[in-house]
Amino acid sequence: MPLTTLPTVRLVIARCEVHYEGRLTAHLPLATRLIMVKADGCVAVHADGGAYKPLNWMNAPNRLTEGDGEWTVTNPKGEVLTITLDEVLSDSAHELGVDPGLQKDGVEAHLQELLAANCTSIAEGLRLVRREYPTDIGPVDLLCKDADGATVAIEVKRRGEIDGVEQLTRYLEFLNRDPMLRPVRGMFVAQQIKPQAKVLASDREIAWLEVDYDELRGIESRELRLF
Amino acid sequence: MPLTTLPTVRLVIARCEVHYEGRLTAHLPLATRLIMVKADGCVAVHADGGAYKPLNWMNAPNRLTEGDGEWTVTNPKGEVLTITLDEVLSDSAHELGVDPGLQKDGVEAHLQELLAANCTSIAEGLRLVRREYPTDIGPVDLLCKDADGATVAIEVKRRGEIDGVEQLTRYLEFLNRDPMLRPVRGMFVAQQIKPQAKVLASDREIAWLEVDYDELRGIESRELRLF
DNA sequence: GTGTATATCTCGGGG
DNA sequence: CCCCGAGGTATACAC
Repeated sequence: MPLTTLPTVRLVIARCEVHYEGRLTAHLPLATRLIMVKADGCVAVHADGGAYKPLNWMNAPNRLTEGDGEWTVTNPKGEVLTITLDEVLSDSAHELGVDPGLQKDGVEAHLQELLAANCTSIAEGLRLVRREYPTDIGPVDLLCKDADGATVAIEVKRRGEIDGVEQLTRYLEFLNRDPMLRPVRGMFVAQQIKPQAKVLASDREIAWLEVDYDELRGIESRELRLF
Repeated sequence: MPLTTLPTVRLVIARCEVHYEGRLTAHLPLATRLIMVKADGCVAVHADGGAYKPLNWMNAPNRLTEGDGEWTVTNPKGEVLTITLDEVLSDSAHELGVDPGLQKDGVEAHLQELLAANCTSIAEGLRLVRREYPTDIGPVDLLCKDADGATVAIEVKRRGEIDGVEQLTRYLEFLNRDPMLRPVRGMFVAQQIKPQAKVLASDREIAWLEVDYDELRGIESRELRLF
């Protein structure tokens, strides 16, 4: 993009038909919709409802060709989005400038940090060996030793679901092949754990624990105040 | 919504700050962005890039309060989205009408239908017992009997990944607790299967098979022509 | 690039 | 309403 072109979003209101051919086939009959084209080239076709997800779209990188009443958007994977314009009701472009970006707090990484720094809030006498302990099939969130010196592998989730139990089970399978660590038991720690995940965890003799993020932050700040 | 109000999308271009407090905490510093408000009340704040996903949003159902240079969107769960408007550059509304909806073809459900109707394309002599056979931890896509009368549980995926093998493994674990069915073996059927998923399946003595969707449709239409 | 895990996932179906 | 599974998931990150 030449330097003279500022990041711009284009908004088109039009009666249109839309067709997507790619990972699946999808078609939108003729109706009035909003078409949004962003500076990175991505195209999204919105209706007046249905949350933020467009009805149809094509992400960058792609190539947009504007023909006679028909837009064709193709990407390197061979997917094609075709927009047939019946009537354009509005067509405007707006400069937005560069966005400074989103700041987040409260995602899984933060929960993991807090728990790593406060292992004893999980179980008395527990101490951290390593965060993101590597195995052949991926890193274990927290590897710890309990009060008796036995190894404990901990999977941390914001919301504990069945997938997380499977993940921890795979890690345990691999960790227990290591004679230096064996026997390793598992713990599933999350802010909320779904009933089925609790059942599956218990069935596999994996302990589970629901923790409070705000409470953990409270412990953290209280401990910091002591120094 | 009164009948006099047609489905309308409102588009605002504004220099704004955005704050979200809910499932996590997120903040957007002052910059020019697009704010989209749909007829169902959902609000989305877009930058000029980052695919179709907004930087910040609040889905319906919610309540939008417009104050003096500040919008507050709250939902029943207690989440709050605050948009502080520094300068409004554009503010327009467009009637879109009711959308006739998206038509899809080629998703997992279709593949499952085709395979259910053509079990022998999976293995000779295989016949369907039931689609969506229920277990305590969820439904098995296809339950079949093979040529020898033995039970086969089949998991169908568009794209076969490691998760699908885990899912089938769970089902097999539960199905094999049923004396009426035991022994049950598994088959993993997909349009494409990732190498790692093949390895894991083989390791667990689960057979896998890659099938061609278009070819299956061909068989289907050829058989229909016979009647 | 592939593989793996996360997400304010979103969205739809069933109990 | 919650629970669960699928998604054109998208996205970030490690190897």
